[in-house]
Amino acid sequence: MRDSEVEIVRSLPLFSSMAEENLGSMLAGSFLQRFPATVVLFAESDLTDFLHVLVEGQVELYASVNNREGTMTLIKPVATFVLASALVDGAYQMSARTLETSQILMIPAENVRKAMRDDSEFAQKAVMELAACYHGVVRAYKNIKLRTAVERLANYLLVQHRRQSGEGEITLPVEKRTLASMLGMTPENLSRAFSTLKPYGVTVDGADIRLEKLNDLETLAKPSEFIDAR
Amino acid sequence: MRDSEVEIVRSLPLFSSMAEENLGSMLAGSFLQRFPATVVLFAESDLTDFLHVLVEGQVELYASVNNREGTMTLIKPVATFVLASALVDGAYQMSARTLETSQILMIPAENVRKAMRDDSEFAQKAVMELAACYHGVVRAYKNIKLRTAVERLANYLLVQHRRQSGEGEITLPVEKRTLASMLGMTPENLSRAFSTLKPYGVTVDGADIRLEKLNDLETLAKPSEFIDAR
DNA sequence: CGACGATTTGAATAGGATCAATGGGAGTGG
DNA sequence: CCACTCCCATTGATCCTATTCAAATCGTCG
Repeated sequence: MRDSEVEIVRSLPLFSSMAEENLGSMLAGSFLQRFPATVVLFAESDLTDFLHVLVEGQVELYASVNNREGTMTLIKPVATFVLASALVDGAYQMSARTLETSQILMIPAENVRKAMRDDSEFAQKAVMELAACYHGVVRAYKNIKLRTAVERLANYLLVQHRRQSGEGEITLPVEKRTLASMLGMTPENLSRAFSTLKPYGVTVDGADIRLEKLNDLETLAKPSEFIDAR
Repeated sequence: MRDSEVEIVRSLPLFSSMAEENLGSMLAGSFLQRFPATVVLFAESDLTDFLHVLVEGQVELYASVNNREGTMTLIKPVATFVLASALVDGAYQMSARTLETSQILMIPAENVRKAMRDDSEFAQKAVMELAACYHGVVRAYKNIKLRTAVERLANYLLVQHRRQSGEGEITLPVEKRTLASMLGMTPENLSRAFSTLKPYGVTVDGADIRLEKLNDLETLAKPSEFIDAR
C-alpha cells in the first residue's frame, strides 16, 4: 500500500487515533482494488472477509427477500462500510454492488478484530462509529415506518438541499430508480411523488431539481431532527 | 445497590468480563427503580442520562412524527437498552414507556462512558453489543421494507413459535394493538391479517394462537435467516 | 352492574404496486 | 454521422394493500 492510501485511512475518524504500528499491522494484507460499475462485491450471506473503505466511486448496500430487493443505504467516499459485520465475524447481512467505477480498500476483517483487541483507542472509536451507524439505521427505520412516500421524498430533497447548499437548486446524486428504492418505493411511484410536489415548488429536469418554495416544502415535509440527517 | 442486583448486571454478556472495581464504580450512583405500567421513561429528544437495564416487566421503545407513532422494539428482561445513546452522550433518539409494572436499573450514562474508557474488556463487549443492536435494526428495516403486513405477521408467529417451543401453540406476549404497531400496521389490519392466515392453520383465541399447519405457514412466510431472529 | 378500552367487522378511501405503453438519452456499431 | 438498441423515466389504467371512519362486540375492572 502506498503512503497516500495510508493517509486516506488515517483521515477517517475511526482510525485517526490509532497507534502507528497498529495501523500498519492492520493494513498489512490490505489492498486497494478498482471495480467497474454494477459489480456485486458480496452477498448478505457471505462471511465477512473484509472491512471495506470506499475511496472513490459509489456503492449501494441492498437486501433481497424472495425476489424483492431494496436499497438499504448508499455509500459515498470516503467512508468505511460493513464495520459491524467485520467486527463480529459473521455474515455481511447486506449485499453490496458498485453503482459507478469505484476504488475500494479492502482490509482483512481478522486484522480489524485484532486491532480492536490490541488498540484501545481504536476500540473506543469503533464504539462511536457503531453507535452512529446504529442511529443511522434507526433514522431510516423511523422514516419508512412513519412517513408516506411523498413525505420521504420531500425530506430527502430538503436534506440534499442543505448538503449541497445549492440555493434552491440540487442535483440528484443517483439514478432515480436507485433513489426510489432507497426511499422505499417503485420508480413509477417516485415519478408521481415528484408530480405531487409540483405545487410545492419542486420542478424536475432530469437529475436537476429546483426547489422554489422551500417554506411550503418544509410545511409538507415536517422535517425532524431525529429522522433526517444533518 | 444490593448484591443480587449487582449479580443481575454481571450476568449480562455486556458486563460479564468487566473488572470488579470498574463494575463497582460504574454502578456507584446507579439505582433500581420501580415504575407502574404506561409510564413514559423518556422522550426521544431528552438527553441521555442513564443506561437502562430492564430487570422485570416490559418496555416499549417507540418514535413519533407529526402525530403518528410507531413501536420500534420491545424490551424484555433482563436486557439493557439505549446503550448507543448512553455511549455517545446525546439524545435518546427513541422514546420509552413501560407496558407493565417494571423494575429498571438506571446507570448514569457518564459512568458508562467512563467505564468504556477505563476498562478495555468492557469496550470490547460494548462493540459486540452495539454490532448486535445494529444488525437487529437492520433486520427490522428489511422486514418492513421488503415484506407485506401478512408476511410480517406470519414470520412473527413462526419466530414466537420457535422461541416458545409450544408445539403448535403460542401466546402473544403483548396486546394486539402493540403487536400491530411493532409489525407496522393498524390494529384493524392486524385483525384482518389473522383472518388471512386462517387458511394457513392459524386460529386465534384472545392472546392464544394455534398454528396447525406449520408447513403451509412457512411456505407463505418464507422466513429468512437474515431477517428473522433465531 | 356499568364504564372503559381492546378487538373485531364492515364500508369507503387512500396510498402504492403492477402492468402496459410511450418517450428520451446514452452508448454502440455500421 | 446516423441508425439502432437498450435502459431509464414517465404516464395511464387497473389492482391490491392498508388506512380511516364507524359501529358492534367482548372483556376487564372498579
